[in-house]
Amino acid sequence: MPELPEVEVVRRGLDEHVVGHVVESVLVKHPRSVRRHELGGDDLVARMAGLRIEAARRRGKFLWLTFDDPDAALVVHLGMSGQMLVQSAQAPLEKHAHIVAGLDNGTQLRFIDQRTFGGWALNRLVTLDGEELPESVVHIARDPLDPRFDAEAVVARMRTKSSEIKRVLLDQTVVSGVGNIYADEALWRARIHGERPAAALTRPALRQLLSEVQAVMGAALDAGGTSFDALYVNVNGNSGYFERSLAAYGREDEPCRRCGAPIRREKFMNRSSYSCPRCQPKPRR
DNA sequence: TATATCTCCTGCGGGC
DNA sequence: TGCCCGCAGGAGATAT
Repeated sequence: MPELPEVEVVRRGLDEHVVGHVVESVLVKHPRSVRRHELGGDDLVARMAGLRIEAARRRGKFLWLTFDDPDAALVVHLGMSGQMLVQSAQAPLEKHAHIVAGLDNGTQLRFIDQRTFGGWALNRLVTLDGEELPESVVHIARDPLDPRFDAEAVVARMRTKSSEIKRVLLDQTVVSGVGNIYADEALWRARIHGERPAAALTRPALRQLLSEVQAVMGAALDAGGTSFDALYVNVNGNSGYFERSLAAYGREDEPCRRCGAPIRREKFMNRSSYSCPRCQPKPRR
């Protein structure tokens, strides 16, 4: 399940393998994968042909390619199961390859997405806070690996929120790039239960939590991302190995790496949350 | 306006 | 063997 470290691994791969090349053709095989492109798949296909890829950029879990056309950027979201693979044009097409872009060096950039939560869309670039962003990304906050990430401003914003802290961590307009896995890992490291109201946490506790978010994402990035199955791979089709280092997520009933208590799983926001019952006591109601 | 919940989707595993 | 159901979860839409 791609979160910020996994998306950054993909961005680096695109930077290495597709930047500088010209898109010669695009084939959309599944219309749902271009549903966020307002003018439809045919328009995306027509506009992308002939564009030279100039850079691969990212904010949070949103990735985009810029071109020699300053008005266009290809925004890519991997959703839950999206992959961007660079393959030889002769390689057999993957079962869930929903978009295929042929490049001028004989390779193909393929968007593969089993659960179709992700997709491609062409966007106009706009300038915000001195930075060029695709229109659909302007509402996304800076992520913790952004050199201009302002932790104090995020702490202040979090303290205005009456919601539970995990819900706030997952709010991409407050801090971007955090998904269910790294939220659970950072909360475990900071010894905070996800149901505690954000506004009730002290500034030092929130600073510590953001610092843990940065640490766990940095470690995951060094390991090439987290992978639980074949759904997450980088542009070469290789999986990351960070799952071996996870302390909470997916470890129900296994001993806490700190105190030995069995990790508990709880339902939260229609998904699962993992935490240590001893290190992360639930807030009193 | 802020917050909470629902919906989209597919493949897998468990239960019957 | 085949069917049904729950689960996984990011983000936009909708409800409160």
